[in-house]
Amino acid sequence: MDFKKEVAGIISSLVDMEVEKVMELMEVPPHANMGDYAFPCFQLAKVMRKAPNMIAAELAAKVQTHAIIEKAEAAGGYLNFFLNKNVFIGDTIKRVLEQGEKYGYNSMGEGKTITIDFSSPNVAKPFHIGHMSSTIIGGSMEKIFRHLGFKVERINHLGDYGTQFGKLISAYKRWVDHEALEKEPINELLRIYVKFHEEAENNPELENEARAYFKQLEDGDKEAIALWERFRALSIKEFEQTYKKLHIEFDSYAGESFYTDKMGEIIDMLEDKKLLVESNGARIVDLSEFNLPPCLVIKSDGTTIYVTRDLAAALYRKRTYDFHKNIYVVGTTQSLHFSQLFHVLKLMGFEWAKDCVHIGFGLVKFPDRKLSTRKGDVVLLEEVLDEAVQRTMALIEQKNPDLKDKEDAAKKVGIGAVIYTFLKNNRDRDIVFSWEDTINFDGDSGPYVQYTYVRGKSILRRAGQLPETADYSVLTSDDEFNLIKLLGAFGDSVKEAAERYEPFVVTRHITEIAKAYNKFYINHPILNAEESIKNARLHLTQAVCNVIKTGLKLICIETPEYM
RNA sequence: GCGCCUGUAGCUCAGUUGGAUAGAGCAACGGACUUCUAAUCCGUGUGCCAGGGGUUCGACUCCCUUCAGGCGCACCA
Repeated sequence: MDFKKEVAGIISSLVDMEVEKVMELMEVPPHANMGDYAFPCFQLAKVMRKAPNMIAAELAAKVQTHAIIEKAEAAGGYLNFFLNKNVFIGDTIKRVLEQGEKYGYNSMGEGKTITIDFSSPNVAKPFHIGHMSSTIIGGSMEKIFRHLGFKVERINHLGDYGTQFGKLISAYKRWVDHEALEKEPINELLRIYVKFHEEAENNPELENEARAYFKQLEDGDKEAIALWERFRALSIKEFEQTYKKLHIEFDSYAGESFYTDKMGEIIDMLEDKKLLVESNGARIVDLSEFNLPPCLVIKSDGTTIYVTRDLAAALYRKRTYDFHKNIYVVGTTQSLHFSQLFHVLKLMGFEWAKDCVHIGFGLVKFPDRKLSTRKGDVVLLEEVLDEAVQRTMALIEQKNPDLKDKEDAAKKVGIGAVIYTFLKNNRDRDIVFSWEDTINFDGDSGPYVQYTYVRGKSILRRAGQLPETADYSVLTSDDEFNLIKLLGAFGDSVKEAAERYEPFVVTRHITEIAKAYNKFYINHPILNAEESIKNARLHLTQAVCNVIKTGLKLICIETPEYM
């Protein structure tokens, strides 16, 4: 039963307002003692030309006793509803247990496909901490959409094309160490790439050589292509090791190179629509009507640019997947680029341009280190993950030295802690990465949530078989009711996360659940409680574990069984 | 110069179509383990919500403006 909807139905029958509209207005009061749902009467006041508190009072008097409502009372301009706790508790626990990992599902996405372009590292460049945001926000959004019934196409738009490959071929021929390339491909490719830039400062001829190699690559020279393919394959192999740790998968690795033969059509379309304008030797689309700088589509030397490829990619995705939404998870530094891209699509007459979405995020900053590839001074994601696991291992030795599979727990907890720090706040903010905060497992943290699950599971193991039935009417404490309310609202948070493209809504919600369970846990015995209470609390514990596990999965964090 | 983002407690941050006394975590201090994993729980307090105007019955929220920081502003991606 959807309690919110039921209450909305009651309100709707009393006032002249659609149930949907009532649902939108309804809130959860700031304090539990004010009720479980609140309906603000301020909007009605305008229509009815009556004071909000009068309306609330009149409505409160009209609300009749109802199976799911204990009472309704007016408080200022609010009409507050108190649910019949018994009915609500029983229904919610039952629903969670029945639906299992499907709990929180919503049919909003049925029959719709979302394409999501995320992670998208550059071939032959290290996968550094800056790539974490796109990878993990995209990975999480993908799982959230899927939970809501959408079909999702996960696209890794690799940076596998461009003049840097000319440089790389040049550098490869001059300085590569084949042994090192086998062992640590990206490391070696980075080394020679950095060396290229150092040498090029004193030897401008290198730049020309690189351009020549890139031309060969474009012209289909066999040797050049073979090298490029090797760089690409070696890179993907390394990336996949990292993705495996983060539980991220892709349906497509169609990167920039995939669209090189699909740009001609785009340019023809732009020509047909007379959108291309000559400017300083280059060809641009004028976007001044949108108050945007012009979008350069063809360079003065006649070659294409990334926007050209992105245009081709968007059209390809529409044709191939017929997306409901076409999402790009890329840093906010690229806001202008995407704004231009979407506006050009609009000018081209594609009505689906409105379905293209840029999900931006802030920069990852280190207090003292820089993140420039050219200087070779990067913080590798692998290093961060490994260090987190190591630090977690040390903590396990200290807290739970008898743990059986320490490595497994250390991996799940350590990596979970890193992911959590990336998904706990608003995307727009820059992340200042500090080990101190990431490895602090007290309070709001991945390990805090995981630990709650582990404690719950520990109890369930000790209890043995979960009793088939339980009488939930014995769950009468505030701690229990508050906890169950949070379980009941889980689906709303998943939906909100999807609508706002903000995984942190889920992160915060499951943290709230963990907090509420820990409070319940410390105040109420489970295994030692009287039989009927014990059974009901075991069911509740199982329900909490289910929801936490589902929630963590949605933010790409694994749940250990022991820690 | 123009555009976008950010500015809330000592620190890191929630606070979403304007609404109830502006909330969490960390840090600090004090308490709770013969009892289900103390990676837990309980208690103690601090805010000219960056400043100034405006709209409104009501503004952290909307508008204008100033300041501070970040990121962009065509032949890299």
